Amino acid sequence: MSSGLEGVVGSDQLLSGLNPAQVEAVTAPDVPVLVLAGAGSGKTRVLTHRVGYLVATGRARPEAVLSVTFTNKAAREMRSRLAALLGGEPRGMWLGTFHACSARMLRLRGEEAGVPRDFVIYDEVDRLAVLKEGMRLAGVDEKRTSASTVSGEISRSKNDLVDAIGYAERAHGYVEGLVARVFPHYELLLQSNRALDFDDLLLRSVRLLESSDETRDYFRARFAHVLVDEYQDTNRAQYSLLRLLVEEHRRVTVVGDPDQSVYSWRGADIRNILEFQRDYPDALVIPLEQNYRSTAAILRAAGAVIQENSMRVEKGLWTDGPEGTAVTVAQFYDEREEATAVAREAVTLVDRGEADFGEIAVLYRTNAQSRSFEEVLLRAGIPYRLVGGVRFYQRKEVKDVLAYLRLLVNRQDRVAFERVVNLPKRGIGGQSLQQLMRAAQGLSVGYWELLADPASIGIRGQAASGLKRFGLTIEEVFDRGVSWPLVQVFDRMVESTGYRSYLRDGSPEGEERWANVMELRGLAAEQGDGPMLESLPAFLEQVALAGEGDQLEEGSRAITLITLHQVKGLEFPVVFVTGVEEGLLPHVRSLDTVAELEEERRLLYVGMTRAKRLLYLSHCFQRHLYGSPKAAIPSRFLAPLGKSGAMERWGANGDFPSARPYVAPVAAHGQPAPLRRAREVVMERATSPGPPVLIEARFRGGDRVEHARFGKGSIATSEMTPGGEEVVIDFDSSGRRRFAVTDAVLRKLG
DNA sequence: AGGAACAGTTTTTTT
DNA sequence: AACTGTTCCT
Repeated sequence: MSSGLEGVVGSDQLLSGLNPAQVEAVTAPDVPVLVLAGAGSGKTRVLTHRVGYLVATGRARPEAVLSVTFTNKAAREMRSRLAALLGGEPRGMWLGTFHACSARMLRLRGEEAGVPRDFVIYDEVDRLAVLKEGMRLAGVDEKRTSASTVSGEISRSKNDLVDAIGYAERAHGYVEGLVARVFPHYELLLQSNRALDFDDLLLRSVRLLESSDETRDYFRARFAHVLVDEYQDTNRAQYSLLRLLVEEHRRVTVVGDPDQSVYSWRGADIRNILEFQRDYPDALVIPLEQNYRSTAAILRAAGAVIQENSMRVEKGLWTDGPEGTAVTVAQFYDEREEATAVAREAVTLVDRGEADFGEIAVLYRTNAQSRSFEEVLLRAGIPYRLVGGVRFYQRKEVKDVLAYLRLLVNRQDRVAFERVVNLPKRGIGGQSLQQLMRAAQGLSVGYWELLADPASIGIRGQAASGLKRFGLTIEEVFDRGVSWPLVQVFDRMVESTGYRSYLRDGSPEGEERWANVMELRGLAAEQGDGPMLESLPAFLEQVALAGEGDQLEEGSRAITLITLHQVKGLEFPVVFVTGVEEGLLPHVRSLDTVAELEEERRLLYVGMTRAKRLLYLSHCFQRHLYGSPKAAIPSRFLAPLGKSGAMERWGANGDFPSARPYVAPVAAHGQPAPLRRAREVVMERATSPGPPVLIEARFRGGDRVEHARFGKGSIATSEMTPGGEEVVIDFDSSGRRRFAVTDAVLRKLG
C-alpha cells in the first residue's frame, strides 16, 4: 500500500488511523472518485487526508488543488487540518464554497464575460429591493405577486442556468408570465448597480468558462485536482461548473451522502450524486459505512427513520461502538414546556457531570422555534449561543454601515445609496429620490453625478442641500482615505456622515447597536493596514459571502441553538431534536410531493445522526403559530421508532421523569391519533400499572445552592405546588428571593 | 418631510 | 406576536 511513499515525510500520519475503505479513498488513483459517505463515517477526514496525500506524495502541487466545501467554516476547518497534516499552511490552494470560488474566478477573469471588475454582491435583502423596483418598472403589482415569490422563481431559474431570455421563452402560466416581464428589468438594474446576486456568481462563472476557450483552459490547467464536499447538495449551476473544470483531466473527487440531501429548495439536485457513475463510467465508487460518531441505539433509531424513504440507495451503516442509552421520545404541553424540559434536562446532565453545556445542541426546523428556548434559557441564566436567527450581517445597523462602505467602492450601488442617503435624516424623501433617478435616466448619466447640483434637475430646499452634502461627504471620505487602512476609513465614515451620533441616541438599544457596529469594525480591522482601496473590496466580499455557521466558534461552553439545516456537518454529544410534529417536520410547505416529504425525513435523519451519546426527540400537544395556539400532532416520522428500541418519556412540568418502550401514537387507519395534554397523560399514568410518576422536591431546607445569576445561597423553604416546586432562597449577597424551580437554574452544592 | 396610528400579513430551510 | 406597508395628520 505504501509503494512510492517511502521517504515522504508525513505520509504515515496521512494513512494511520484510517480504515481500509478510507485508505482506499485517500489513496485512489487519478480517476473520478465518488465517496458515498454515510453519516459520521469520517467524510471530512477522508477529504482532508486525500488532499494532504496528493500534496505530500507530490502528485499535486498545492496551487493546483481546488477544494470546494459547503460552508466557509468547513473550508477554514479543512485549511487548519491540512496545515496540521502537512506541517504548514498549503499555499496557493483554493479552498472555499462554490460561491466564494466563483467570485474569485470572476474577479480574476470576469471582465471577459462582461462582469465588471469592482462588482458588489447583493444578498437577499438587497436583491429584494432591486426586485421591487423592477416590479414597478414592469408594472407588476406587488400585492398580487410577492417580491419573494418572484425572487425565488428567478433564483431557481438562474440555478438551472436559464437567463431572462431563456425564461421568457419557456414561461407559461400566470406567475411565470409576470416573472418573465420582471426578470429583464431586474437584470438591467443589477447591471447598472454593478451588482451580482448569489446565483449570478455561479451562473456567470459557468458562462465565463463556456464562452472563452482560453480562460477555460487556464482554469483547467490551474486546477488539476478538484475535490467537492457535500456533493449531494450541488445544483445544476454548480454541477456544470464542476463539469467544465474537470471533464478533460477527470481528476475529480466528490464526497457526499444521498441520505443527507436537504437543499433541493435551493436548487440542489440529488441526481447529481446518484448519476455520478453515469457521468463518469470509469468512476471509482467507495462506500464508507462504518460510523464513528453515534452509539448503536442512536444509529438504529436514525436508520429506522430513513429506511422509510423510497428514493434511496441502501447503505449498511454500522458501528462497533457501545449500545448506549435508548433514544428518548417525549411529548410536552406546548413549546414553552418543551423548552423548559430541555433546559432542565440539560442542567441535570451537567449536574451529574454527564455533559457540559457546550456539548449540547437544540435542533429545530424553523428559526422561529428558537424563541421559546431563548426565553427560557435567558431567564434561567443558562449560557447559549444562537446560530442564525437575526443574523449579524443582516442587522440594520450593520447593513447601514456596510452600505456606506459599499458606496466608496461603487457609487452606482443604488440599493446602498437609497439605504443610507437619508440616514441620519437629511431631509431627503421619496419624492426627491424619484426625481433624482428619473433625471439620471433621462440624461443617461449616473445618478451620482447629479448630486453636485440638485437644483439643476429641479430639486430644491432641504432635499437639495441634503443630497449635495451627502455626495460631498462620501467623496471626501474617499479622497482623503484612499491610502488609509480600512479601520481608519471606517471610523471616519461613521463619524463624518453623522451615523455614529444618529445611532447612539442615548438609549440602551442605541448602545447595543453601536456595539454591533464596533464588532463590524473589529472585522474591518482584521483586514490589516494596507490601503483601503485594496482591503475594502476584499472585506465587502468576505462579508457578503459569510454564512451564519461561520460565527460558530469552537470550544464554547454554551448550549447551541441551531436549525436542522445549519447543523449539517456538525456533531454533539447530546442532541435534542424539537418540534417533531406534523406541519413542522414535515413542514406544511413540503407536503405536496413525495420528494419533498422524503427530504423532510432526511432532515430529521441529519438531526438524529448529529448525536454522539444522547438523543432526545420531542413534540408538543399545542404550539403557537403567529401568536395563536394551534393543536399539534406528532410527526409521522416517529412511527418506526418503536421498533428501534426508543423510549418514551412523558413530560410533566417540564421534566423527563419516567420511561417506557416507545409506541408511536398512530391510529389503526394510519392517521396520527389525536393527543391529550401531557398533564392529563401524567395523571392517567399514575393510576395505571407501571412505575409511578414521581414528582418530588429536589431541594430541602438548608441545602446549599448556586443560582446562575444570584450566586450562592441556602434554601429556606421548599414546597410542591400544582405548578411545580417552589423554593425560597437566602442568598449570601442579595438576601431572600422566591423562585419556581422550573424557571430558576439551581445547582446543588456539596 | 416626517411621524403616528392603523391595517394587514406572515416561504422554512441559506450560499 | 411581530413586522411591513399604508394612510393621514402635522
